Amino acid sequence: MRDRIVFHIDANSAYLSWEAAYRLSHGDTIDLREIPAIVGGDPVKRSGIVLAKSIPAKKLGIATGEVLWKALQKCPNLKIIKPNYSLYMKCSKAMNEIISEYAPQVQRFSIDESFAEFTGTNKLWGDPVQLAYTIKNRIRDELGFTVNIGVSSNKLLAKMAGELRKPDMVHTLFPEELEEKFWPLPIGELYGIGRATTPKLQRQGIMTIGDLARMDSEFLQYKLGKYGLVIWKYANGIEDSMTREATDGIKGIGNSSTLKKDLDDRETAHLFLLSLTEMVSMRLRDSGNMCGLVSVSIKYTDLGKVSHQRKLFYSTDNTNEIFNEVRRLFDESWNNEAIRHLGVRVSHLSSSDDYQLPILDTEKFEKNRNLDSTIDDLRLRFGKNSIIRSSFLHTPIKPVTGGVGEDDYLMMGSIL
DNA sequence: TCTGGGGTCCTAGGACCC
DNA sequence: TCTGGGGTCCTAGGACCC
Repeated sequence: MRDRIVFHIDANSAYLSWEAAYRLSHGDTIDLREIPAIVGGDPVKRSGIVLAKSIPAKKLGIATGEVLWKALQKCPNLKIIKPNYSLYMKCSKAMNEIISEYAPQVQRFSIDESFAEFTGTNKLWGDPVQLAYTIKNRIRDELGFTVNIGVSSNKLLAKMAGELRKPDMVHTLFPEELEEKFWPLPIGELYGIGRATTPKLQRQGIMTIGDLARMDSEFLQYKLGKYGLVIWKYANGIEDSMTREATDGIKGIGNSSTLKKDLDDRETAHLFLLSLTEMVSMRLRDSGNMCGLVSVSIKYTDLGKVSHQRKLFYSTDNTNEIFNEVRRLFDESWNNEAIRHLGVRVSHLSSSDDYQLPILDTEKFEKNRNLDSTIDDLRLRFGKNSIIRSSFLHTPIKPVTGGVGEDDYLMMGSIL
């Protein structure tokens, strides 16, 4: 018997599989998974990248994150599907409902990945690997898409196990299997090691996860700080974070968007920031939080980035107050060059139950709060464009920007 | 026609206080 | 009189994840 049993469940090519399953169940005869197909953005809006690809598309050299026109060069008759996030949220929910029938504790890690804790369920469900097959097959047969399930004694190893071979597979990666299954993998495949760290480690002669595992941990800590010790532990399969319910722990809320056209006048920038702020503050209120910090980010045409943030004197969830800060932050940081992308983000969240009236201007603040909640209600019931600020009339800027595609934004919280 | 959008965590340096 | 050292808070930016 093992101390701990954790599963990592990961939908294979999630967006594409979900589109395929949905379309087949609605009378389509072509399975998107069997032709060169991708789910991707809109090149006209300059947000055209590959979000998910079929295996035939992968075989033609198409990669996730690649710009659409490049993917089209590799495959001119590539089938391109626009993302439909509300469908994906439903699929994600259905997948997690099946998992929750078995697991006492489920942690949603992203829209298409979850951890499930099975520690102490041996009497109830028997052999964990058999159970993993049961769950995997039920998702496939009942929902029409496949998942990989990784089984191990902590979250890191369960996740790495799930990555081993895809699709539609169950893998274990227990500590006694590290040498055989884990250590031969290239260093860049380790969770936590990305584009910047891979070449750094390679220059030290660390090419595989095993090379990293065998390094002196103090040397790594000296070279890379705290992070050096973390990745050394990962390489040795050491990780002890708990599987926690995802309800708590949101740290910040932000929306950002690339503009259809580069922009160089302050007024339009302000308007765009207002439309982002509308979405961010609506999501903030929906989450039941107030924010104590506001930040603005600017990406210029040459892709140079700046960000500017400021702590507030008191927390707020009011659109106008947040926007006043956003506008100030923008004005302080903009260098008058052409802007490609703008972002608004709030953090230092605290529960709005603890809301306290400011000492001054009590009446004005109460009025603002009531106005916000009325607008939120209308937008939730009738769509986000049902009520808009007059400043957006006769402008090309959409009154509410951020979140998911052109559809009315569906609150994550009310769907997941 | 270069390179989306949503997050989290860590670090470094400056300000400020004692 | 020429300036130590620790602690904390704040901001900017980088790295990573999906």
